[in-house]
Amino acid sequence: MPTRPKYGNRPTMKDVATRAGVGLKTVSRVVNGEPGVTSATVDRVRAAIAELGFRRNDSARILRKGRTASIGLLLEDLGDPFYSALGRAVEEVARDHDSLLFTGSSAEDPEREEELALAFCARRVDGLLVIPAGTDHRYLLPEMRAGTAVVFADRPAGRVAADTVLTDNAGGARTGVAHLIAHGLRRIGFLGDRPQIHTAGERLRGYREAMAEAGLPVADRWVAMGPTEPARVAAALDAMTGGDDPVSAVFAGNNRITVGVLRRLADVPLDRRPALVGFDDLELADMVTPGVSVVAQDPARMGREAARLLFRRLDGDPTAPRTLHLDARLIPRGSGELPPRG
Amino acid sequence: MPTRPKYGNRPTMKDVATRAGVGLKTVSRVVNGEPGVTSATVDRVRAAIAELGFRRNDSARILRKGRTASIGLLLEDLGDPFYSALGRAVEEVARDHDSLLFTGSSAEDPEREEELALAFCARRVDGLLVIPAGTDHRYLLPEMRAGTAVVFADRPAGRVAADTVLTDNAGGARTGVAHLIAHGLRRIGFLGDRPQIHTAGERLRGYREAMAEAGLPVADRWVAMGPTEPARVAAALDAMTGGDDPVSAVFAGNNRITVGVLRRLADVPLDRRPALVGFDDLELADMVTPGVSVVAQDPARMGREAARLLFRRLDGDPTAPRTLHLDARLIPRGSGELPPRG
DNA sequence: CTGAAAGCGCTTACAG
DNA sequence: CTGAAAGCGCTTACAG
Repeated sequence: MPTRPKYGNRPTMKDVATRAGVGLKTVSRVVNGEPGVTSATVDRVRAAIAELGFRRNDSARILRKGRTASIGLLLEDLGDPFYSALGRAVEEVARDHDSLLFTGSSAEDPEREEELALAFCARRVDGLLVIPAGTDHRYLLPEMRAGTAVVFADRPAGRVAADTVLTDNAGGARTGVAHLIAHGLRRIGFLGDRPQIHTAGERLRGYREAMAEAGLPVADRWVAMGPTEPARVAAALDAMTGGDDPVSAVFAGNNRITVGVLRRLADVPLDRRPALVGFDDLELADMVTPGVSVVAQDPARMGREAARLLFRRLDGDPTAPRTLHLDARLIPRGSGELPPRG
Repeated sequence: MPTRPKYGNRPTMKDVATRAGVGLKTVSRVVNGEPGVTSATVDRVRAAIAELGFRRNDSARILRKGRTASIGLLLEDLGDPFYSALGRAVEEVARDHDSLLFTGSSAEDPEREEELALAFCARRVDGLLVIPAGTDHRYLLPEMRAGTAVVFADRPAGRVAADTVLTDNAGGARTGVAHLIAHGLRRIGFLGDRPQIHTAGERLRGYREAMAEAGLPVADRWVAMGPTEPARVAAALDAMTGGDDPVSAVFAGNNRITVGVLRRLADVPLDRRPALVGFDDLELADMVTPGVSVVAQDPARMGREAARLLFRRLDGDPTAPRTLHLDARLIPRGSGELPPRG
């Protein structure tokens, strides 16, 4: 007595073959649209398929064929608008390549990233698109050697050579800070994400470079790196806008932090607010008063380019790994053009 | 000469067995942590696994075991903040149940929904969580009979009995419109999504009910249903706020439409703007002037409840399909409390 | 044009 | 404690 698999009792090709009075291989031919079957036979098989409600088990097919026609997308947080826009773009490209998409959020936890990545590999995804949470991806080397294509996006791969798509984070921050400087602001603070996050460090670097280029000093208390929770951001903002050495402008290191700053400033009269430029765009940034000036990335483009690189590898591209740099674009809307206070 | 599968040449359990000088079944025992293997043997097998870089092929395992430990999530648009928040919650629940998540966007196209849903079924996902684009889901009946669990969210299933999680759309819209009425507004317009979308119809119904309850008339030109593109929304808004029978308040049927309305009103002086309440919350809704009053859904809760229902079915819950109704909550922020214009 | 046999990489059911 | 055989549902390689 054979065990019944747990998923009900689905008809198999064998059942269809029996019902149609043909061989198994003939059913396979019909299901896959292969030539060399009389139309009469095709009809009989099709009828049996319809009667039994047969649907080919792609898991079995995959086991035999090798390619799973699926890729895994590992991002930081599906719920973040930046990453969901990126994910949607990846999905479109996957669809163009008849591939399905596994999605998982690492929640900025390297262990969780590894766990998910290896789970995807165990499912034998053809490729992996990773927004890194960790900084050491050598755990992927055996998978890559075994043929799994891997592309990194948003942050660089750790100790592994692979295609990567990055925004020019330092350059973007430099542009944003230079914009503040051009508007007469000289005492500029930087509010960033945790320093171990690569993009946070790069943006901080861009900030320092812009300040240095303009010959402006940076006081220690003007730089605050840490979690993006509203309370932390508010406290850090208060610290650098208060005291006897207050900043008159702030560069916010990402969308979460910009939102935190905006909330904290909501009750502050316009003429007492620091100028503000944020990294990453926000949905209603142009509707707020004053409009929020930002350095915008293009998450959809990042997703699209990364996915294209991935499928190029799957198509057999043998060239050396490359890194694609995307520009960040300054969008002035008012908050970054406020005059310096007193 | 056997064909090499396309995914490189990964070591199999057989390779590990040969290397460790044990039987295949012993490797399987070690990999799965089954008892009854001497620790010496375990060590030998583990060493062979490490040397070969072996990772179990879960596709093969799945084929034998029946359950795939994966579910499919079909939503309208991964890039929409509402759905990505929902998706993230689904992901969390899936993770709690050691299940991986396939994601796909139907882009409001019933054919694409069906294509994706059936592709997921062909992969033998254990269950399907569907945000319907279409209105007839009988195509899923054979899959459901074969044991695939299906739960619908956000919109009802079409001609199929299944667990469903819905927001009380009519009630939410009624509350929002009643709020406008309570603030003295009587000429209230409704700007909705395309009428064939269930939630759009329900919200329109709630609007009409609130107006009727207050004994207020609804002119035909006060109701505009259609695509959420900014241009369409702007034109529809202009039409109902202009002419000789203009509205003094607008209820916006979803987040896309609210954004369209806000953009159109950006240049209009405050005292000449219609009052506004929108369905769905927006990230910076409280930062705009005036704050955007909304009727907010809880997408994360919707995702969580739907995913829980799904896994309850997978755990064998034999009860009849149920529908869960979630409340929508009014959040007054200013735009819905504007006084009626002259 | 059609089909029987072997095999994809695992697990199941047994036997020792 | 250990392993050989059969089987999951398909495709591949071959033979007729």
